[in-house]
Amino acid sequence: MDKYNPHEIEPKWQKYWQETGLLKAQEGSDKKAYILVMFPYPSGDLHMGHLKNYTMGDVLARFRTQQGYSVLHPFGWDAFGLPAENAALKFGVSPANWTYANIQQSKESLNLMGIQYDWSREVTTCAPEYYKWNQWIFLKMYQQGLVLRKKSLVNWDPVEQSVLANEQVIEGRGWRSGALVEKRELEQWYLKITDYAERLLQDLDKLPRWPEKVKAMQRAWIGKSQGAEFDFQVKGSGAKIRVFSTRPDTIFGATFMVLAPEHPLVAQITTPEQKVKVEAYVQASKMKSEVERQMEDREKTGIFTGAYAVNPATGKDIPVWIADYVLSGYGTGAIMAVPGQDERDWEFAEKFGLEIVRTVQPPSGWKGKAYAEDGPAINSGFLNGLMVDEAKKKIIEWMEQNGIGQGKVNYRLRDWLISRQRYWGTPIPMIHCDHCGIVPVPVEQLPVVLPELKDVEDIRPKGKSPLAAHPEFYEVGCPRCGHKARRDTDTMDTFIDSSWYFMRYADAKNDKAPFDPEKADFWMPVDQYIGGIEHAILHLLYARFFTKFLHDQGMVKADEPFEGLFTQGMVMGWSDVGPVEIQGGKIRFLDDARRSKLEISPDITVEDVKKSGAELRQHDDGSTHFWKPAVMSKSLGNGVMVGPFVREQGADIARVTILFAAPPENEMIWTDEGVQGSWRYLNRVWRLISTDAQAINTTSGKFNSASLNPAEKALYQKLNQTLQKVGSDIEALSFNTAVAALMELLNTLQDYRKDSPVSPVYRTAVRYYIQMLAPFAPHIAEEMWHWFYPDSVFAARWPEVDQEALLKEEFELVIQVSGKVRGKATVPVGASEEEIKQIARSVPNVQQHLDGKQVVKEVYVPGKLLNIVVKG
RNA sequence: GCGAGGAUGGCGGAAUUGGUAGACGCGCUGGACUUAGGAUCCAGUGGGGCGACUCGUGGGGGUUCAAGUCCCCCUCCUCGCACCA
Repeated sequence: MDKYNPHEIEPKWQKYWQETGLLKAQEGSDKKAYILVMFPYPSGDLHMGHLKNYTMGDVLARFRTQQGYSVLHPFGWDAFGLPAENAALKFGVSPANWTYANIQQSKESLNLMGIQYDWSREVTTCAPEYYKWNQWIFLKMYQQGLVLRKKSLVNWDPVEQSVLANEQVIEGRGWRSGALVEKRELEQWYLKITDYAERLLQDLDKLPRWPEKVKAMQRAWIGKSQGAEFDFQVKGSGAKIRVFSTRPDTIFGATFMVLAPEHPLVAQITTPEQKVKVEAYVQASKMKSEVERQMEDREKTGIFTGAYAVNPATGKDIPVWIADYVLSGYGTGAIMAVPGQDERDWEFAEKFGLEIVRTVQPPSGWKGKAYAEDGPAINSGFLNGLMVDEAKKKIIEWMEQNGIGQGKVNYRLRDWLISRQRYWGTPIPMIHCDHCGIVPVPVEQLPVVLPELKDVEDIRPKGKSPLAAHPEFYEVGCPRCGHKARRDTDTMDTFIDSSWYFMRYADAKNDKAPFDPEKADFWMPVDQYIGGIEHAILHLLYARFFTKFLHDQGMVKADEPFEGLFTQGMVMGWSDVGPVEIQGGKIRFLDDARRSKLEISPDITVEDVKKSGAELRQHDDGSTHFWKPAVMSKSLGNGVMVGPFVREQGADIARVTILFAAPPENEMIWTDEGVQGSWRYLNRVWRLISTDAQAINTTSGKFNSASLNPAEKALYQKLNQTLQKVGSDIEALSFNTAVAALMELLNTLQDYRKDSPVSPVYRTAVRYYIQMLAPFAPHIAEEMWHWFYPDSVFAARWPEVDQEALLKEEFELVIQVSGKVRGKATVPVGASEEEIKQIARSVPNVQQHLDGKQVVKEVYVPGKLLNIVVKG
């Protein structure tokens, strides 16, 4: 038999799978598995970092196929978005051409790795056949009152030249551009995701197969808090200040109020004497970005408005201040300040000399300032003596009776701002008519097609939608009155595209509806979703929202899209940080820009290098370079590219390397040594099986498990143990341990063949081995399979574990004396406790340790160990 | 500060219900064989000790016949949130 040559066999079987339609999804089986990886932005050539989750998905899909499931393993492209525009501007090609060229390239990489998708269901979001249904769903939401247009303070990304949703602002910066976000007052389209806040929160509990971490992040983002909303009268004016508080019970301690600088009442209530100062403060806070507001060490600032409000509980006048520690976007944008029970208010009161009244009795010896824990109410009139929960109930009752306010649940979640002032996205199907106002585009006129802009310059962002410069797009007759009207020229947030694509896969070619409910119901929910943690909130929250909406419309039974979620760790590659000079243990980087890009401290010493996981390497030109593992990326140039790698090494080697190197949820570092190990492993498999190919072919696979010799019996047992472990490990996505188990079995097979002939058991072992290897290294498995069987290894059913073979006849008894291992003995499984105790005592080393000592106690764990506890 | 998850050989990492710590791989050491191959095979590989032994899963306590695993306290790391009233 020839040497293992991946380049010969891999293209052959890839072609074979394509032609035979392996993994072409078919509805109908009684068991279904919908395996989905997050579809990517088509970025052209792929590196191993991109391929990790696709490989994982492929393993699962192939495994389920072997088990006889109806498997849906589709792929598509999240093809709208800024990179295409940027590339278009840079290279002067149209976004569409650039995108489709990238898709072609990416597809090749996927095929090279042997990753099998049902390409007949491919989804490309920038195709009108797809985004038509974005518009359709948008209109459906509009009908249901879930779309609203409102003017408010929004996040403006100055680099992207577009607004962003709240979820897309991370630490005050645009999630993609990293630019500091500005606030602008604009009128925009929103989806009322807040209507679903409670369900989005509650239903997280229905998702046991989601990482706790992701659920925790979503809970925090939704940010439910229970409390009350109530009014304070402003003295000498009809105005009321409404506040939200989770601690209405502390109202007797509200000694002042604070409004956010943006609060609409500020101008109205400020007294003439304070006007100049207040206006200056409002102006100053407007100039500050979110980040700046937080960076100032959180030293509280604020200005007295000159106005007073009446505390409805105490009847006292309390001053009204404005301060930027109160956020305009949360609650009512105003608070009652209770310094006695709130640290922030305490700090503010201290700084500005405002009154502090405790209304909850702190424990004796309390040395802190504000006391926010439970305790009996004090200085609180009719609440006195009540614990916090009781007091809350009572005060809310009182507020409701006196018309001051009522109990209220507040969420941090904001409505989803979906307008974007960019070109490469789904046109919003709305028409602005001077006579009729806002008129939705009639469904039968969908899709509103994104016009192809011939001149690349036309798509350059200018602060408003590029489409607004194209009358041929926006000039339209009003569908209602027929008068001249104007299309909305914004496009939709591209996260809309990804909020329902997983249902489109169920029925990707449908031109009558987004999908046929029956087909969606067969496949949905996704059984295993695999993707990056970066979407913990963004995509995953929006997708849950859309699924719930479509569920409510009777279009799909599932009301959660993803039954199981797995967030894979990143793939790191060694990166050359560049040459360094070393002086007295200190390292000086010659390429400082690169050092800072790779986030290395400029003060790093030679001593710290190893601790930080980095290395100093001598290069051939005599220079010393600093190397460190970093997430594979195009910009760092440390990505191991799929094409070149597969040409030099092979797809199965890449797959095994990715899967074995680390648990899939951990980050893994791609190394030459790891690749070498995978090569060795696959080669060993190949040699072992190919050497015996003839003998195996002429041996029957039939045997009676009762009449095996000891060596065969041991082999058969190990085989079944492995079968069980590999199966359960794949289901648990524990691919590294599954591969380890296969390596162990390989060692067993090799050992067996050293002094035993090819036998029926051995043939069976080889058969199972190839089947178990197939999901991980499908090409080599398919090749070897065909040495013995005519059809695809993926058409053969996954073998059943022979439970009887797992039962042992004897086991290794561990003998401890006072908890320490002093000996071992092989004993029959049926041995009685008495027999075991005798056998244990016959072990010389055990005898020695028992000698002259008194046995106090003996603990026998059947099938495992005997612990003889002695004294003296 | 709050929340989630971690800390096991030189490295990546294994270890049902508490029951032989270090599976598997990488690396390393020694050897064999060479049809010099991407070699391969054999032996070894947590620390200390010639050894019997002994110490050992971030640190300190505890429960238990028995603790990486359970309980209490602490340190450090990673990630997320963070003036959210």
